[in-house]
Amino acid sequence: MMFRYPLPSASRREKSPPPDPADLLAWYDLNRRRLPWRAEPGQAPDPYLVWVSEIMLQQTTVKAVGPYFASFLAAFPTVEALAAAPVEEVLRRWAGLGYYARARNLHACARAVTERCGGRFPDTEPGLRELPGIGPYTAAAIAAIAFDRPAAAVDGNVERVVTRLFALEAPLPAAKPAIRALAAGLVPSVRPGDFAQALMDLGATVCTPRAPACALCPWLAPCAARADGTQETFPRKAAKAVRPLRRGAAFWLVRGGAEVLLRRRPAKGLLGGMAEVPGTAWQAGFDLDAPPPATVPLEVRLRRLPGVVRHGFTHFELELAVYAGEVAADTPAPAGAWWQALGGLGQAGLPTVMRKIAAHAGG
DNA sequence: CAACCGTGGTG
DNA sequence: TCACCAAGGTT
Repeated sequence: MMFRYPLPSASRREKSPPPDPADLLAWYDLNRRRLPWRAEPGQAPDPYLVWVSEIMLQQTTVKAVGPYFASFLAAFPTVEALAAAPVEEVLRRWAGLGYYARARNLHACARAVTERCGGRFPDTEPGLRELPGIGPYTAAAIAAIAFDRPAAAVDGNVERVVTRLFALEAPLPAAKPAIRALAAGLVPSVRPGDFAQALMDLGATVCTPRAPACALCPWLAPCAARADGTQETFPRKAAKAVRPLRRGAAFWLVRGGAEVLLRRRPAKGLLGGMAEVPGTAWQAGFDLDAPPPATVPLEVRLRRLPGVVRHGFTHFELELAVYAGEVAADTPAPAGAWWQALGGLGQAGLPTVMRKIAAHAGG
């Protein structure tokens, strides 16, 4: 299957013949990855599995998603089951995977699909785009993969492949519209769903960020960056800002030697809706060695544990001093908090920074 | 448009 | 070690 391109000059065409989607599809047929959410050749994909996997895979590696996907599907085998669950249960299953707005939006999306769409996902990009948590990339990916629509699903892999293929000098993120247009021009009318997955597999396994395996690439001949030997310099990007440092204190409050005090964070913002141990705000000017602030929700003598807990978030670094205290077994939990059995802490759904605090305190 | 939003792996 | 990165979306 050949495709037309807008008037390449004769000399340019000799250097770089246009990329042929058929070459990529032939490579895909021999080299496709087998993934738990991906249909086998000839099998119909399940839109629910495609959707859950696409949300989990946002800014997250296939390896990290694997166990979460299995656990999630066991707990919520259908979109109706997910919609019927309380959001706290969904967040608990998501704990440790990060970007928790994805889990809140996933739950809201399940309810929208169940209540507004009769339990069936829209099969077009515009229809999918209206649902919470589904942006331009994910709408195109679901339309292509689950419904075999000729949509251009442009993720980080595709941005890298396309900018190398055309040696696109414009830096991200300003170059996104140009990349999208170039990618859309590649999408074939036959097997568009396989093409979308092939492009991502190529980026993930051959056209990698560092040391791409150009010798194995089905688009070696048409790649403009490879012709120049500059493939590793694409995509061009603006330098990222340094992450500032914030500090705070966390309180590890144990009742009767068997339970620890937890509370739930506000529904939106950082770690929104997740469980946490009580603590101070995280601020740039916080003094780790100052006496603990009077924000402890109980009357208890606190002792500073040696060392600090460090954790990196997307846009700041965090250092926490941990203070431990013990109260009597009949002490009631303050409003909005609860006593969590230390033996069941692993199932409590703590985000990673809170797991680090627990480990630091010996919990 | 730019800031915000997690985490684990990697060279 | 540490900067960069991974199937982005929302505000």
